[in-house]
Amino acid sequence: MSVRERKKRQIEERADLVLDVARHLFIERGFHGVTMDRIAKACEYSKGTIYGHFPNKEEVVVALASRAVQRTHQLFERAARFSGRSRERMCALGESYASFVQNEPEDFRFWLMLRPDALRDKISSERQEAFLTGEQACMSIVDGVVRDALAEGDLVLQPDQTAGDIGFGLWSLSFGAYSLADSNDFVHGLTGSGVFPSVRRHGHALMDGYGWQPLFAQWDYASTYARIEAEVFTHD
Amino acid sequence: MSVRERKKRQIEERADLVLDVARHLFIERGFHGVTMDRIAKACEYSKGTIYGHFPNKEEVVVALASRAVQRTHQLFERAARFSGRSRERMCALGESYASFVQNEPEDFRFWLMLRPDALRDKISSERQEAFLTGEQACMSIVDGVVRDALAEGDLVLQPDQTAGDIGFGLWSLSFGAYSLADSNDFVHGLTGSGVFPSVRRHGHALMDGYGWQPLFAQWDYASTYARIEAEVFTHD
DNA sequence: ACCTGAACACCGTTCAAGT
DNA sequence: ACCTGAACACCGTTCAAGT
Repeated sequence: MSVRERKKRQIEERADLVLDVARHLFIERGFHGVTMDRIAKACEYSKGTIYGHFPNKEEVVVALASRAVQRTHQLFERAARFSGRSRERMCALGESYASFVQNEPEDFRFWLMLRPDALRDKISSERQEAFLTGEQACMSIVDGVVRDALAEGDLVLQPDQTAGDIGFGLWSLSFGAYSLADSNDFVHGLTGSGVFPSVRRHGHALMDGYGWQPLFAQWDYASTYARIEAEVFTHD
Repeated sequence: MSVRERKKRQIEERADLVLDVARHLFIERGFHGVTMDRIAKACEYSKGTIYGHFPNKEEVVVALASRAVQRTHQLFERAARFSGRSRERMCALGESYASFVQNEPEDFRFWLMLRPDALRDKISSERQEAFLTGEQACMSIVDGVVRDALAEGDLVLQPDQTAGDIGFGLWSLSFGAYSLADSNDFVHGLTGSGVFPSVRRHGHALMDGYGWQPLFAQWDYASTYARIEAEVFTHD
């Protein structure tokens, strides 16, 4: 069976090659500027081969978005291992998300490129699932930190509130801010000091609002951010 | 000139008719399920006539999104006249946004349908401007309430923070939450009690976090919401 | 068993001809 | 001056023929 396995691996590698090539083309020319023909040409494969991997153009985008989600998941896993109080770990997650958006903005954009109705209409349920479960995996890391906070007594839920709800709030805030900033240039003017410091501030205001200990004013978060920079973002 | 003016008005009315028809088609069949041909047929005009109004399909969507933005703007204008403390007026804005998303979800979806790169690539700058200035107009109402809060001493900015930044945070939170809820079904499970109560809670946590007076615990916001319901959403 | 690219079908878009 | 719809072009998708 080793021949068959090698073949299988080669095919998977080719799918990755197609994605790499497509990624560059989409970044250069946008969704409308890329044709399946052009992707095939740039890969030096025929259109039929491309269609063997991806039944349509939207699926190429979902696959790229799934990659972006997986990348975020990696970053989150590393950030969640940051040592410190629960709220510091949540800061580390926030910084990871921010660094992803800031350093790999094109990949974040694939996330935004997915038109909601495309998911419903054109995408095979397998690849759709891959994308959505990836998002859920990210959320469950966030959720884990919230649960730690509850367990450690740093956070107390309001009546009617679930643990997942706290994560949802922080996620909405970040995703909404980055998503708006991507399409509305005037946002940069609104924030004064830029979108990333703004999201940090709002994140802390939200956590303060829920009484997540230690409160912003009662802790040296500047040091926390310095530690995050050193421990999470510095590679050996 | 009255003949020319009548003609002009008729043409504008026809553009509105096209939008009404297109709106129904898009709601029924999604972006991909609608062709310019079908729009033309459904309007009982020729394709050429449709193209006279809208140079391409994306522009039809932007026009519908612009309508949605204008509708939001209307709701905001009414809500901003709500009498009470600055934070209560901000609640009224939040409720207006929520009621728009909840009661006219299809129109909110046109807002989400706009692929960021479509704006850049295919849309004439005039119609693009119409959409973006509409968004800005909504934001400037939010901004006005924030400035009132500052003027009335209910809110104090943090160092480095602008008035616009507060509005941006609340907007990001709401937009992000509604946008995520639209595409990710599992969000409804996370929030426990539903997206709208969740956004309300998070909005208050954010405002509490900034110390926007009166704090959630120090005021009877249940009455505020009852008043908003009665005064803002009940038409005579 | 896998790959190719010519051929097809479907729209978005235009414009010569009609009123 | 305005409207029409046949014609065009482009691209997403398929599949018979090739290796």
